[in-house]
Amino acid sequence: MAHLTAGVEYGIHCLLWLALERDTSLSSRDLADLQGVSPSFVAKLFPKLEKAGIVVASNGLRGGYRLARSAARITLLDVVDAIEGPKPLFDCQEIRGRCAVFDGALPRWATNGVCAIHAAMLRAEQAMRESLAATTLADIADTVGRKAPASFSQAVTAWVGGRTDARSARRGTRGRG
Amino acid sequence: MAHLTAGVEYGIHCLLWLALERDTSLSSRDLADLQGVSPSFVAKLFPKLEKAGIVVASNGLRGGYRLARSAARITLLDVVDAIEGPKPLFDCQEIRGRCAVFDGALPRWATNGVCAIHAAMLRAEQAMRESLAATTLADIADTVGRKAPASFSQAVTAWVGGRTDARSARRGTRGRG
DNA sequence: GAAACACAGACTAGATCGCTCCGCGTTTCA
DNA sequence: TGAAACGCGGAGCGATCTAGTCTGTGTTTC
Repeated sequence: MAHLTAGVEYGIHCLLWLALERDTSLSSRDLADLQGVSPSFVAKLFPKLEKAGIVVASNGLRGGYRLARSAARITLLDVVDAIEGPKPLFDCQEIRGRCAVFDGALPRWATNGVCAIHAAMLRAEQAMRESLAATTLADIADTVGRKAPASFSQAVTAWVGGRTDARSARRGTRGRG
Repeated sequence: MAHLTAGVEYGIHCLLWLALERDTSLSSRDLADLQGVSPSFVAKLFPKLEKAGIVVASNGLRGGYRLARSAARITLLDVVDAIEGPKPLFDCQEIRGRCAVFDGALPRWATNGVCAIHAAMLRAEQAMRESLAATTLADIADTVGRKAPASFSQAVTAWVGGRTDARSARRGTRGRG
């Protein structure tokens, strides 16, 4: 299992759709169906993004989520931290303090400061975090935008609109039937 | 669970002892007991380090492991790769290809090249790997060496020697008894 | 008042991790 | 010569985590 989980992947994909449709609130179910992933799983993701201040939620019928700020000001690190929570790359078990040579009388120098191995792992983690912080949702949206034809954005808007219409139609049918 | 597992931590700690005692073959049991960790678990680590060419093994009584090359030429990345194997930071599920708007007719542009999210994650992983590759076992040994008193190295050698003696004594006792 | 939302919590199947145990072949040495 | 200490491989086991489901509560719209 990878360190950066499927939740992060789904979250970023969803946020890209929100960046594309900034004028509309999209429900977690719409976002899931649009991408062919589990609606109930996506529904568990968004409260985390909301608590992190990445999206804002609106309740009730026609409710859903919007980006809380521009995509250029949301980094991948923001999303990873929101969904994964504090999840260190390396979990130091302070093995240096268990050395049998010390035989119970642990000298101060042995546990003074950060374990050198731990320190190296923290540097590696920091390098990873800085790389994630250097990429924003807007960067990724631009990359995708350069590949997609102009008609794609319209097709997405139409799909979202079609969903709302379909729901209204169902309501109307049942109301009349 | 952290991405870099306990196996990596144990492995690096063990290799540091091998770097300190380059003239002696140390068994996996000695290394484990010296550090107060599970002998059977450490024993599962070393065949991986041996296959990766980091240590050389010698069989039979008085056998054990030595570093295959100088500690200055063994990086943390070498050890991580040896023990973890290929373990990506992020596992791309190609969600971009599932978009409901495509409705089965997946356009070529949609899956052309590497997924932009995946690419960003690969950059982050690469940053982490470069950081790990920049630290050698000798770097860490130096850090520890500056903290430890001169007597420590001798104490370790004595501990290792004491182990061998104790085994001989046991053999002698049982042979005579 | 029903439907579609958000949100929280309990729950489950499956994978992985840390670790143990066993058996086999090799080497040493009394 | 045979027992003990090695390395090595595979089976297995409990704990934890992930991905995903389900149920229930409260809110808003129509």
